[in-house]
Amino acid sequence: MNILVCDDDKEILDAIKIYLENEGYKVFRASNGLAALEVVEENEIHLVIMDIMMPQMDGLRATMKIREDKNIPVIMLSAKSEDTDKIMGLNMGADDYITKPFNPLELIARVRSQLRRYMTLGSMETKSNVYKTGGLVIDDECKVVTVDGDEVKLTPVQYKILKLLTANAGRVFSIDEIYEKVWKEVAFSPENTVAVHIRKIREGIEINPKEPKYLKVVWGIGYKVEKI
Amino acid sequence: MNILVCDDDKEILDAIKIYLENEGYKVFRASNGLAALEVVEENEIHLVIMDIMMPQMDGLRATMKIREDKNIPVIMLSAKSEDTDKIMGLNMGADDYITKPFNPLELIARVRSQLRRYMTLGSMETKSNVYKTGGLVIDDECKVVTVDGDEVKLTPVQYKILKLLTANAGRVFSIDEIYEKVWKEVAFSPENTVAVHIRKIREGIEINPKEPKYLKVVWGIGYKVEKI
DNA sequence: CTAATTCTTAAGAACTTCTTAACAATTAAC
DNA sequence: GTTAATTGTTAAGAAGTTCTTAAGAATTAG
Repeated sequence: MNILVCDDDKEILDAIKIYLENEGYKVFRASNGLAALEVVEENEIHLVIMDIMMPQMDGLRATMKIREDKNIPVIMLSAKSEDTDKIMGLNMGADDYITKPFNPLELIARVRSQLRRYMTLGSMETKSNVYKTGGLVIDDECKVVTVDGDEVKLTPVQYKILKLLTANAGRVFSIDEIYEKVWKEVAFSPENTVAVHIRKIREGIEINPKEPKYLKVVWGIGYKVEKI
Repeated sequence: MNILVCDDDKEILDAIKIYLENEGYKVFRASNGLAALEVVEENEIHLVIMDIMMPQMDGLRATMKIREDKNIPVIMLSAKSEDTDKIMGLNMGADDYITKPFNPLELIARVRSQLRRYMTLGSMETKSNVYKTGGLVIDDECKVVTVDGDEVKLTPVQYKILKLLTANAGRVFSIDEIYEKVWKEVAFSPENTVAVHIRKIREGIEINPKEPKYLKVVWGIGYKVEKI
């Protein structure tokens, strides 16, 4: 499996190369978007890891260019300071993204996950990012949530929380875990933020928020979306 | 969970040790990078907290060395004066970093977060987190207990006790042992707390709590869950 | 058989976690 | 720059859990 890593910081490039090679991947390097396009053109690349901020051609444009004629999974890299929402919005064609400083284990896991997905898809198919449990359906491509066919309007944060829980229906997430996954930073003071969003989500998706059918509390542990 | 703390300042070392031990972690210490490598080599370390500026071998090199053959999360420590951006860039392999002076709560939160990430990434496709004995099944991911297929509602403490006993079905645990493992602190005065919880658990999982099928007493020694 | 020990059980006080609403701060849209 | 929408904070009350106490039952040892 050949992976192209594209970043203008040589140290990061080297670090990622080491991690990936440890896992048995062959690693190609490029230090800007233009160089990346060349490498993709001339080699059989199976996955690209791409920084956003780079000289000459940034990662977003490069990703779009690559996507014009190849169907290769792309994982975006970005500093935490850059607004992740914006990245997600802009992120035309990226399959996943990771914020710096990143956890090498997470990088490996996401690489594996993307490769696995593309293998089974046999390429070219459109991926169906739809999560379902009972009458609750989340279409992640359209960013639309429906309950028994009726569309529910959720705000971005609400949407992310519900998607996390629904994509992993049955699994319980602690409040800290939810906070980390959605806000991408560590929570260390007891705040009520997540609880309030949970309440708002229930208002949207539950017929009777006091007796939730989908979004349930697991006392003393956290919240989960029931697997139905 | 074993944590290695590596810093040349003995006061910081001691302080961190105390915080971590309060949370139930076992703490190893090292005062420079070389010593750290030895400790990692000779013990099963699950996470490393590493200062950057140290004599003999600095934290960055030590982190890279550790990462060459082990997949252990590393949290970097650094004085605020050192440019954090540079650290982020350099941060070859560190999973997270904290600046001195640090907030103990933040330290704990980040440690927990890394261990959690590491666990879920590591177990992504390997262990299943399900414990079974006879008709008793504990799904630790969903925090759900079932007996012959029927869900049983348990409180967090009850759940933790039952999980401890079921994960080690057949083994007998003394009341003090159960107390220490679940509450993560030592028990001195003979209290009745555990016994009361045992009773409640039996009420939940046993058809007839007076003649328990799973959660049995071993007279004069403690309790166990029968291995079936 | 009796006493000592250990285990079981119940009830309620003390405590923690969750829900909810109202308001403040921030961000996006016009 | 004003307005609207979203997000975050606070605080009070509701709901649920844990711990303590105490009394009774079962088991062991002398």
